[in-house]
Amino acid sequence: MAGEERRLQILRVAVSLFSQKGFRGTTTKEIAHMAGVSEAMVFRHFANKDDLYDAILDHKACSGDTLNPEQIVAEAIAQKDDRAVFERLARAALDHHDQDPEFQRLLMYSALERHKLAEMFFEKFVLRVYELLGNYIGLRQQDGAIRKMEPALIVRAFVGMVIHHSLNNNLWDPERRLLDVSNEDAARFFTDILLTGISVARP
Amino acid sequence: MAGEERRLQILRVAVSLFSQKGFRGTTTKEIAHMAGVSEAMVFRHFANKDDLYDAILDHKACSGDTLNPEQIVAEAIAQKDDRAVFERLARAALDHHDQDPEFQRLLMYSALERHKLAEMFFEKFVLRVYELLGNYIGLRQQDGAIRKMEPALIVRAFVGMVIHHSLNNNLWDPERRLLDVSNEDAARFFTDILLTGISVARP
DNA sequence: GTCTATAAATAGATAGAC
DNA sequence: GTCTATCTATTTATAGAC
Repeated sequence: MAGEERRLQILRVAVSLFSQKGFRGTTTKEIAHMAGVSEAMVFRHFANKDDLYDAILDHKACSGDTLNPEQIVAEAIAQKDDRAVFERLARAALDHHDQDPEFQRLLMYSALERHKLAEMFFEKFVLRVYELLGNYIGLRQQDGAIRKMEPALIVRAFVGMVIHHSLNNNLWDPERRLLDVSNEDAARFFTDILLTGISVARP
Repeated sequence: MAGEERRLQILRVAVSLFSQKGFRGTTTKEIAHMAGVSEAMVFRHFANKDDLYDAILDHKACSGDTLNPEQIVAEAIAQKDDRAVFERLARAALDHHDQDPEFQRLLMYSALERHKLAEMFFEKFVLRVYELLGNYIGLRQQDGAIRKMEPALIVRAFVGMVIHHSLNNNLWDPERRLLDVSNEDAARFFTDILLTGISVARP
């Protein structure tokens, strides 16, 4: 197998194992075995085990498989369609995590293990969502459409519903003992709760 | 030091280290060192490293430092004081995690590492909260006070806001870069959003 | 109850042949 | 590019003295 190809393959195996058992819970031997190569091959492509984790960060940071929040809600924001802004973001997040549950586990591990992957995600994604939604909410408050409340707290409430739901689905309760609902329904429901909760004009 | 006393001390050190670095990330040597004893002492009190983790489970299961949801909301439920039901539960959860942030980390690690501590917590606490609040919501729906919606989804939304908030405070964003708000205010805010969002009678 | 010493297994990492 | 063999440090766990 060619150099770059093999490197990427090993990296993917590492992502999978780190997401299942964490960085410290995964051995280089396991990675090698699962990739169908010897340990020496792993260390040929990556200087050491830490470098493997860092390479995951670089790969995730560069590759386009991270959600782009601005893009998802741009149209809805332009039209001041509150429902669409929140519902689309929720739907995108839930679908994304369902489709790539590994990443959510990897992210949780990296936060607990204090790896800079979590920090990167926080900077490159979480902060942006808070800014994006926070600004939009501020705007709608000036319009008189949303009650005067701390925008960041509104974002926290909404993100909380959505992320906690997907964390339940993928980590705590994959058998859906507590609750089994489609992403479409969940996104609509959370949006409904939030908008009714923060709206000025109520029926 | 007497047997039981030492045992408990080692256990507490283990909780602290496991919560910081996870089970696999913690060595028995570290535990011994932090407890100020030799490794042999650790293995005198606990058959092996796994047994140490299991002992934490037993200790947490028996000790009274787990939140008792029924007790917290009993009075408010009897009085059908919706606001108090949710606000008190939120406040108790937020305060509890602030006061014992170790436990939240330990729990997250145990969920990722698929240790039965997480399962126990799910059974003994999460299921009970869903049942307790779900039943109450069903009752209030019959009263015509709450809109007809899936109760479990309402609980999910509320628990999501609260847990995600404390997870942010203690794990993701301890410096409160995104949001700095007292537990009292947060609990009131989340309750307000929820109740306004699900209420039939609106001002 | 506590320690030192040590065994046995596993971890990360390298050397050198092909 | 790939492997086998190997090195060294660490990790879990035990033995036996005090």
